[in-house]
This record gives sequence, structure tokens and C-alpha cells, in this order.
Amino acid sequence: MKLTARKVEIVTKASRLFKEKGYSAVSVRDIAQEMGMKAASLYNHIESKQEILSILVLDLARDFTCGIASVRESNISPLEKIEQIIELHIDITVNNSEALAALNNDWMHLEGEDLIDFVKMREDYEEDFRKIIKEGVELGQIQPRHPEVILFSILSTLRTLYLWYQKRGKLDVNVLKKDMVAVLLRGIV
Amino acid sequence: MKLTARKVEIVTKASRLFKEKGYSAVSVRDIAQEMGMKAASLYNHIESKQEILSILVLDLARDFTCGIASVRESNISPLEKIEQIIELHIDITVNNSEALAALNNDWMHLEGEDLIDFVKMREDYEEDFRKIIKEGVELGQIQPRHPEVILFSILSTLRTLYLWYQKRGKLDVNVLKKDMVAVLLRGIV
DNA sequence: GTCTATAGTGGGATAGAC
DNA sequence: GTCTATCCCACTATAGAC
Repeated sequence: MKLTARKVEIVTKASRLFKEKGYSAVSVRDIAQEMGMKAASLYNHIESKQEILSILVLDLARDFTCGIASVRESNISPLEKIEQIIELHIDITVNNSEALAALNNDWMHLEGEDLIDFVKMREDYEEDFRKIIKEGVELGQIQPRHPEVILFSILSTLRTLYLWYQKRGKLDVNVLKKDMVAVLLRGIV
Repeated sequence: MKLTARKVEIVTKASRLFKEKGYSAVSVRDIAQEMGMKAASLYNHIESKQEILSILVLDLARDFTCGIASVRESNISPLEKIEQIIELHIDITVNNSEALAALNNDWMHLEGEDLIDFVKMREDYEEDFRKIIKEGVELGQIQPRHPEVILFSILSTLRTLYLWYQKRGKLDVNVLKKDMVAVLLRGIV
């Protein structure tokens, strides 16, 4: 499971291609070309095309899992926890904007244990977030609306951040955090 | 360009498969099997696999284009326009939840004129929305935050609605509209 | 309109020389 | 570690019988 520098480079290059065309439409030959080598040579570094996807998706999923665990266990109010989750997503997006496309759109092409692990991590993540929202509602910090609507309106925005973060001329991360927290928590009116 | 009933059925069945695996990972054989026929027989009804995607994506894109045109030209306040856009997305999502996956994730596999047309429709749509937001800010109806952050936080949520609308046990459409408008406009605090 | 058969292409992956 | 050559398979699409 240890990653050589070369393997990291392959995964990075591949993630850019996956973002553009999706996992299924990218061939091993495409990835090899991006690395400046032939497809056969790639197999000295990786076991299969799927392995690239697994590393990409599961590593990133673990980042989110660790991030929310740290938020969950910290001794702050539900509302502050949600702020930290927003910042967590922004930080991960800024550092992994290519890989997030695969996480969002190509995870279903994982197989076996990897697929099971990923789905479990994603469900656990949503469940942690859901609990924080419900706690906030009970404490009167959050409006008593359908928790599922709150959960997914925030999460949808955070999960697709990668799509426009690059495009829109390098917003300063701290400005972005401030505005996102404001819009997502206090609305626009 | 006229659609036979059979062609509509093919597009509908295909969109369910595209939602599950993505356009590239769905074969013409898969679509044929779903129709209860062999792949070769499909070609009596369609010109190519791409044609299915084009019909799917462009028809739906036109629905959004028509919808926002009607909102744009109606004689109501910017805030009311945004409410109507939210309702437009919910209505389209409820009636086309399968096809929306292809619209969001597979449009890049369009080619030629179809790709150009789609990208233009999407940009025009965003520009219409952006103008409404800016107008709202100028009139003091909307908080003076980065319009791009507002645009994409709302649009991200609306565009990925299809992912969880089905899953979450058939929320009543009117309740959904009410809660979505509340959360997206007035936040959760 | 549906089928079988098949053309033609490109996919993932391996063998073995260098 | 990289290459050429190749295997085998799945893909889109077509031809032609029924």
C-alpha cells in the first residue's frame, strides 16, 4: 500500500484526465501519454487502471473522514462545527480540485471491498453531519426545517465547489470561506 | 428531428443506465437489452449512441432555457424571480430525475454543434441568473456578497437535487419547494 | 423490425527484448 | 524501466437474411 513518488505522479496526472472526460472515457494509453511513456510501461508502476481510481478516491475519502472526526470530537457548538466542515471542504477542494471530480462522479466504478469501503465512509460522513444539524436544531441554533434539506443543500454546494473554484480567477481562500459560511448559514436575504 | 414513441422509450431507458454508470460505461448492448432487443435492432430507431445523448441533454437544456426566459421576462422582483427559478429546478427534477445525471455529468461527450449549443445554453442560463442576483443586490433585496458565491451555492444545490430527491422517500413537492426556498434564501440560522 | 454474423477499432493487460 | 509486439476482448456500427 506504500506509494512511490512515481505512483503519486501517475495518480495526479490521471485525476486531471478523469476530471475532463470521466474515468471510463480515459484509457490507460491516455494516462501513459500524459506520463510521457507507453501504456505497457505504466504497468511497472501500477497493477491496473482500477488501482489508480482506488488510490485517488479512497485517499481523498479518508481525508474527509479524518476531517469530520476531528470536528465531531471537538468541544464547540453545532453551528461552529458546521462552519468548520465548510472550511474543511474548502481546504480539501483548494488542494485537490482535480481528484474531487473522480470522488464525485467516478466512485461507482470502484469494485469489491473498495466500493464497499467508500460507500460506508460516505454514509458515515453524512450521518455525522446529520447529527450535528439535528443537535443544532434541538439547541435552537438552527431553524427547525427538514434536516435532510439542510444537509443536502449545504453538502451539494460543498461537493461541487471544485467545479468552479479554478474557473473563477483564484478567489482568496479566506474570502471564500467567509462568504461561503455567510451564504450557507445566513442565506442571501 | 421528430421523435417516435419508440425513440422516446429508448432515450428514457438509456437515461436510467447513464445515471447509474455514466454515458461512457454504458454500451449500446446494455441499452438494447433494456429494450428487450439486440444491439443491431436499436439502429433501426437511432443513428448512433451519441444521438441518444444529444436528444437527452439538449431537450432538457431547452427546458431550462425556456423556463428561465419566462422568469426573466415576468414582471416581478428579483427575489421572486429567484424563488421561481428554484421552483423551476424542482419541477424539472421531479419529472426528469434520470436524465439530469447525463445533463450534469455527460454533456462533455457531446460533439460538434451539439456541444457548442449546449455550452452556450448553459452559459446563457448562468448569465441570466447572475443578472437577477446583481439586480437584487442593487435593489437591496439581497445581501451584498460576492454574486458568484451566491450564484453557485444556489445553482450547485439545484443541479444536484436529482441525486437525492428519489432516495429520500418521496418528499411532497410543495413541502420541498417551501423548505428549499427557505433554506436557500434565508439560510439555516 | 428483428435477427445473426461480422467488420473494424480501440480497450486493458502481458511477454519478453533491451 | 521502457520499449515493441501481441493477446483477447468489448465496443460501435453495418450487411443482409427473414
